[in-house]
Amino acid sequence: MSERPLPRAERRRRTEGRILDAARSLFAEVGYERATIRGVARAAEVDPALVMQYFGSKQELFQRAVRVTPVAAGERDAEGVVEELLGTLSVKMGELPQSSLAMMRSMLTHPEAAVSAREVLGGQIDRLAAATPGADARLRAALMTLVMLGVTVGHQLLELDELRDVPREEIARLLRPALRALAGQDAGQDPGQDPGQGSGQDAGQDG
Amino acid sequence: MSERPLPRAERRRRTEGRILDAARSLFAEVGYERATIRGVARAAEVDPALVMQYFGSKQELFQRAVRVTPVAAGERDAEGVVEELLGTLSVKMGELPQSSLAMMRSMLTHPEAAVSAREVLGGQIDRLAAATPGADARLRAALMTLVMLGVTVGHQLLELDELRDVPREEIARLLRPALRALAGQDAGQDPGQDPGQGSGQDAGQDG
DNA sequence: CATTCCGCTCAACAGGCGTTGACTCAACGA
DNA sequence: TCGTTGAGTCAACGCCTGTTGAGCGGAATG
Repeated sequence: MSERPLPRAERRRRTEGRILDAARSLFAEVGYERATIRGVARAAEVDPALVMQYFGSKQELFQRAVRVTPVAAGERDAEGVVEELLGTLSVKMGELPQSSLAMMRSMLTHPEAAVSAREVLGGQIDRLAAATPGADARLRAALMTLVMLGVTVGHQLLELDELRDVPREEIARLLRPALRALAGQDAGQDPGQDPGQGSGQDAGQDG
Repeated sequence: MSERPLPRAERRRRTEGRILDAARSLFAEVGYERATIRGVARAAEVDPALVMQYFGSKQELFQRAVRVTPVAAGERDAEGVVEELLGTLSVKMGELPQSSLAMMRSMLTHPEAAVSAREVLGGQIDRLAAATPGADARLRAALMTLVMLGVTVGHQLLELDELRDVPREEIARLLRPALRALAGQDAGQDPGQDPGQGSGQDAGQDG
């Protein structure tokens, strides 16, 4: 029955982790302003002063909590880009990491979160634009990103009834043509011609 | 140059209007939590206590400030619906009313704003669904609404560089095929080929 | 005129916030 | 075994917040 006490370093690591987890949850649930140091400390079963001691300030705690490792992947053609986006959706619909939810929840009201959001979205737009053909690739990539943002906000944060209990494959199925319309180089031209999803572009591969 | 003093009723009306305008601006700029009664009062050049006296509480001030008159219009076919949405975009891109921006800015962090947002979006989804053909009209209408929400958030609130200085007609032009893909009854089907797992339960969606 | 009404201000309250410095005590290194 | 280190607590500070009640002064009313 003898419980050997944890080594100090390990104990510290665990406590810090607990605080970070609690912070992520709280930030994701109520956003930056409504989440309090005391609330995080209570959830982590720790004294508020310890949170300060470890992270310095609420602002730094937030930055540590929402820090996200950028995805390195990169599809080469428009088709792959759309599927990658929809795949992101699948992940998003299930259990989008708390850190991302925390950032999204706060991005409209907390300036620092807005900066983070612009960086993350900008990065995604970069990757999308690189794989999107056409002259206005960057604008189209931004719109695709915002489409996903809107759906995620509506589903995960606003929790609209219309999306509750809808399987992600269904959402992906409905979104796919819309995203293709934004990704394809014929976007903005009137329909009546089938782009053909088989092998994609034969020319026009500018970066 | 004799300045006749304003009648009491008129004076009251103007002051109340000034407070409401200031509240709308501040809520739209920084959201519910960061906007303070004192801040609103300062912007309206009025004592904070007067704001309380006129509106009772910060919460009621917010509700009065974001109260929006629902649009009565209603297009009958999918084409018209898309154009109506894009028209909304044109308005949005220019000078979306401060009240709407205030609601959007706060909807992710302020519970009451979230309720308002769900009501407004739900209303729009209703109107869209009524004019959208197909079984899953309501879901598709929700996605169309969220597409617009995402674009508006990215442009008006996040102020992404990629959308800055882009004329609204350009955005509408790029968005049109995407929205049509969501509105059309053939949405979600693969042109020329059937993936096989597509149409599972497309009957009996409630309305 | 006198009196009531009311738009408006002033000063203050209570409570919650982020943050701090002094403190306790168990794990550590010599 | 000792002093040192550092994880964790405690009580408090100053500030800002929403909110309140008393009060001032000019318009309304007779």
